[in-house]
Order: sequence, then structure tokens, then C-alpha cells
Amino acid sequence: MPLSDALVRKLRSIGDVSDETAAALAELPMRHAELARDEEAATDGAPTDSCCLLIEGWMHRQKLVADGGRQILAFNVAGDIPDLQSLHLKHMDHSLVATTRCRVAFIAHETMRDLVHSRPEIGDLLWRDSLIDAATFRTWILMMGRQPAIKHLAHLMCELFVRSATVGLSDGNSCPVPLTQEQLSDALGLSLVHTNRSLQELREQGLIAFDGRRLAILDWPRLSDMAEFDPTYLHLREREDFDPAAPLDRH
Amino acid sequence: MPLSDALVRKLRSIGDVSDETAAALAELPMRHAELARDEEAATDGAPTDSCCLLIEGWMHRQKLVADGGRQILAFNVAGDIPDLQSLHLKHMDHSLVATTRCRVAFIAHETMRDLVHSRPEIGDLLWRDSLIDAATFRTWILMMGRQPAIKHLAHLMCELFVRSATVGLSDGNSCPVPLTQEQLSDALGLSLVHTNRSLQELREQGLIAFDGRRLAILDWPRLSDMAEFDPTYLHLREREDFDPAAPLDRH
DNA sequence: CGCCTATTTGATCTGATTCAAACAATGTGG
DNA sequence: CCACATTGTTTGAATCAGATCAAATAGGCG
Repeated sequence: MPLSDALVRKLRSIGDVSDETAAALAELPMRHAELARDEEAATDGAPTDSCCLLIEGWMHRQKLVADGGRQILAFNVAGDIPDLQSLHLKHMDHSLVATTRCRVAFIAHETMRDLVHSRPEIGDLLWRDSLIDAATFRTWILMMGRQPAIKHLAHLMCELFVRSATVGLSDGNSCPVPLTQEQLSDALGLSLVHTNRSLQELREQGLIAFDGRRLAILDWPRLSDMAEFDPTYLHLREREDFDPAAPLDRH
Repeated sequence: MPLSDALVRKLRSIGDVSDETAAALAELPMRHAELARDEEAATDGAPTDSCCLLIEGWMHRQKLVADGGRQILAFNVAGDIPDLQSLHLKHMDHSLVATTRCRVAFIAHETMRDLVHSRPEIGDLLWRDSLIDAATFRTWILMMGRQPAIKHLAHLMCELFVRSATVGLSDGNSCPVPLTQEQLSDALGLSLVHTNRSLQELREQGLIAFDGRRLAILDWPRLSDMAEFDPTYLHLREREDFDPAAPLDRH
């Protein structure tokens, strides 16, 4: 499959992309690369001149504090452009890191700018994508500030599964989630020990199965209920109430 | 002063706005309104058809959880368009509320869309503004997840002061911060009691003065140091290290 | 096998919450 | 202009969710 397929699939999950525009995306000049686990694609504080399109594998964004603590801000899957914001913010305010070994393609800002100006349709859609990014941050803030650990963890699992399923990365009720418990902790703002115990609680309640590679949703109604998961914030292209059992619209 | 002055000042704090574009902004058709304290300008889950430009007073964005808890996601001051995201996300994923009584102007999405398409310069700048919004959320996530209450509070005070100063709302080392301790708590994700004690600690250390109306920065170096405040995330128009004592570039 | 990374368990501690009440400030109507 | 109601702040005491410390166990992999 063409390398930009992941991108088109992603964009079609949040809006309309004409075949013509999809073809234009496939033609974009980009520099392909493979990143090792923990390799940085962009560094906090550094200037940037291109955006990183994630083609395969997982990435995450993170910030560090003085005492050595790390906060993970988001996880990204194939089709995402995790540092799209760099198009208009020339300096990184966080780092972009390969969670797993992954394949990426760097697209020069100049190329991106020409694209969004010559095709307002795609410009608006990318803007929309960056706004959904922000909506996701808002939801994380809510979970961090006003929910206990177990609900927060349940919510993250819901998010990761829905986002994966939406771009065709799920298989029935399960999807890849290649995260260590330490990475989960740093995303949730919890200690490793407490994250471990919260995970065990979700398992004991029969809500999920998770082994550091794959996540399986065992009881979506109870899991999403416990998490107070409302997918509105993902602003997916009109699809009523999300049901992971339902066949996905795969284009 | 023309009502769009606050907007132009805000946009000039993050990028270049030609006088011609500023004139175009002043001509935009908008519906003016006055909001009472706690009045909602946009409601979580509801569809939208206009953006809200804040002209005078403070607003904030919030989400609620089932047990009645509230999380404040951001505070907004004059010149901000707090629900700019609604331009491309048709349903609100949070509410926009008047923190104080305030003056606003609603600009129809149609008007906004024509503007950004006819003047890519302003479109890019608004996109940039929404990206700075997201960068602010990222920083909040970091503070919530990996910093203790007192540092988080100190950081919020730094942010509110810098953002106010940047758009000319500060007076020397102080600026209006019309927030109750309950609102601060809901922004920090802390209890009212703990917020109160953290505030007292900042006061006792001689870092700030705050009475629910105004915030005075008494020792910027020590305050910003304790908060690990790095204004990079605000992506202000090139101005080196922020120094609240320095005269502001007022255009 | 043996090393390294990741997960799990146990015990203890603490930052922050909750509950409860006093106190201060602000505003309102008589 | 005072009395009273309401909202916001402060204090104290008890409790708890989650952190920290320490060590054991389990997987992967060269």
C-alpha cells in the first residue's frame, strides 16, 4: 500500500478527503526514515523545519521536569502527524519520541505550507486535526484533575482503543498497545506501583486484558461507563455512539 | 477605542498583523453582548455557529464529571477567542463560561471562514493561536501530572501574569486576576482547602500578593524559579527572556 | 545460562482530601 | 446606614489515595 495511506485513512476518520486530494497527498515530497525505540524526532526547545508523519509504530510526546520526572502528553499511531503544530510554532515546547521502533516520513514545512494554501480543503482538515489534538489534551486535564487513578486509566484505554479502531488498527475487540507500565504511569501522572495496581483492578473486574503489547476490551459497556468515556472530544466523522463490536467503515 | 483593538493587540502579541489586516478585522460584522457572571457562552455538547471574542472581563472553559466535580481548562482575557476551535469542531467538548461579568462579540463561523480563506495571513495567525492554546494545555498536563500543588499554583500565577502583561493588561508588577480560590482549585485540580494553604505559602514566602481581584508579583525570579516557568510554551512574538519589569512593546 | 528490563508484591509514609466550623467580606433590602 | 444573608476565606482535625522505598519474581534475548 502507498505510504500515505495511513494519513488518508486518518484524515478520512475526521473529515472528507476527495480522491483528488488523496492523490495530491500521495505525491507530496517527503523524507522517509526509521526510528529506533526512544529516538527523538523532535526535541523540546529546538527549532523545527518539517513535520513528522507516523507511518508505522507508535510515538509519544513528552515534557520533563527538573527533578527528572517525565510527563507523557499524548500517544500517536499510524497516520498521525504528531508535531503538526510545528508548522506554525517554530520551536518545540515538548519532545516527540519513538515509543516503539517506527517508520516515519518528514515533510518540509515549506511543502506543508504550499499544500494548505493551494488546497484550503486540506488546510482546514489539518487545522481540524490540530484542534482535535487540543480537545484530547483538555480531556486529559479533566481526567488528571478530577478523576481517581482507576477511572483515568480506564479512560486512557478507551481512548487508545477507539482511536486505533477508527483508523483500522483494531482487530475485533483488541488492538496493539505497545506500552510499558512505566510509560502508562508517565502518561497518567501516577507512580509505577499505583499504575500496576490499577491495571490489576481493571483486569480483576474483567474489563480489559493487557500484556504490554496488545489491549483487549473485555466489557466495553462497563469499561466506558466506569471511565465516563464520551468520545465527543475525538470529533470523529459522524458515527453515532461508538460500538467497538460494530464493523468499521474501512473505505 | 475600537472594539477589535483587544483582538489586534492579542494577535500582535503572537505574530505580525499588517495595518490593512487590522482594518479588515475592525470591519468584521459581529454581534455584541454582555454576559453576567457564570453565564455560559457555549455549552458542552451543544452545536455552535459562531465564535466568541472576549472584549472585556474574564472567561474560562470547563468540563464537569458525574460526581459534580468541575475542571477548569483555561482562563481567557480580553482579546482572546476562547472557542476559536468551534470553527472546525461543530460540537463543544466543554463549556465556555463568563468568569466575571464581561463584554463579548460573537462572530459567525461563516464570517470567520470567509476571513481566513480570503486572508491566509490571518488564517495562519488564528491557526497559530489555536496551537498556542494546545501548547498551554500541554503545560497544564505537565504541571498536574508531575508537580506538587505549590509549584503548580506558582506556575499558574506566572502564566496569568505573563499573558496579561503581554496584551497590556498589567500595571507594573500587578494585573487583574478576578478569581475565587474555588475557581483556582478547579483549575489546579486541587481541593479548596489545599489551594488556600498553598496560596498562604506563596504569600508567606513573599512571592506574590493576591486578594481575589489583583495579583501582584513580588519576586519574579524566585516565583518563576519555583514554578520552573519557561514561557516558551506561550510562543510569544520574539521577545527574549521575559522580564515583567521591562517596558512592554505596545505597538 | 545469565543479564537486563519489566512486572508484581509488601510495608510505610505523605501530600492532599474531606469534614466541620469559624471568620471575614460583600452586598441587599428595609 | 444598619441588620442580615450570602459568598468567600481561613483554621483545625481526621482520613485516604497515591507516593515512596525495598525487594522478589518473571520475561526476553544475546
